[in-house]
Amino acid sequence: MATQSDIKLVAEMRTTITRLVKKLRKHSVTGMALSLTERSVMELLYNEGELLPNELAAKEKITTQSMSQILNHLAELGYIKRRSSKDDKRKSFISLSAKGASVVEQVRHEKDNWLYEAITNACTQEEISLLKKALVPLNKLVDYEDE
Amino acid sequence: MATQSDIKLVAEMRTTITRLVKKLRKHSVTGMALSLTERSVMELLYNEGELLPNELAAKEKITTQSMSQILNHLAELGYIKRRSSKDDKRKSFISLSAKGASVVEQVRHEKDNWLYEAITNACTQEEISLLKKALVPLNKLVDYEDE
DNA sequence: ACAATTCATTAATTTTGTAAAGTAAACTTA
DNA sequence: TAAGTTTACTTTACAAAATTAATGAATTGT
Repeated sequence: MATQSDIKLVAEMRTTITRLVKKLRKHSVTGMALSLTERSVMELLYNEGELLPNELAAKEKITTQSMSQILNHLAELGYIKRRSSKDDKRKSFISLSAKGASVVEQVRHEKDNWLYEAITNACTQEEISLLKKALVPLNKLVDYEDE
Repeated sequence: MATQSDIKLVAEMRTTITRLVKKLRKHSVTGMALSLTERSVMELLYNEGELLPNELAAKEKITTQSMSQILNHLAELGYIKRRSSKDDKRKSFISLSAKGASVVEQVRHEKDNWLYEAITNACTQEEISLLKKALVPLNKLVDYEDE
């Protein structure tokens, strides 16, 4: 049933996410000239190894056209490698270069990371573990109705 | 202390929020031609009554210049009223028009609301209450270091 | 009175994405 | 095997949503 409380949750969730992403973008300029999506793509490649532009776009919720541009940019910076498939030459597997991988590692341990500072300073230990748990339903929302 | 788990949380949180906001934007076209931020501004005005462009911008984490554009758009649509202050003529108090208020109410109860569908269909009852609780620390992040 | 500040707006630009069209490879089918 | 279709990705043109810079008008401090 549609409780009043659920309706309020929906409105608040939308507002909070909308505002939070602006905060993230604003504080994302940690030396490197990467957008939030580009940064997310790098981490995805770091974790998963080799992926197709296709698959990257689906995971990041952008079009393949946008992904193409992002990959061009990352290639210019020397952060990724393209390997075209032997059995299907239309496909080009994307993976991080050594340089790209080291950038991911470096950025991860960067101490002047706004989100890290915000989480550890503004939140209690209980709240931090709450955030951790909340990632599960949040990611369900990200993947909802993607068939 | 900086646990490995916290570092992972930070990376995942950034990625999840980045992806989720794209999902929200994509499914936001519910008849009305309002951006996520414009929608958020409307709800803010609905809840708080009268605010200055100044204050609205701070809450939404955008510049006053951006807010100015948003207010122009909302005024064109007839959703807001401007009342210039008696004691300080530079200030213009912003509030919802009757039309604007009814739009907020209407949108709230709209049934083809993607986020509502996603939350109620993809999440269990426990997860929904988890999301509700997680709003507190999430909003702490939104307001962190705003002096 | 006048310099500095504040509040809001307008204008130009940047960022980040989409949509449409293009290219080439790989299937399908007859 | 040749014609037509689909798939995978790229390029180009454009739109949305924000930023920075410049302007104007009202207020405050000295």
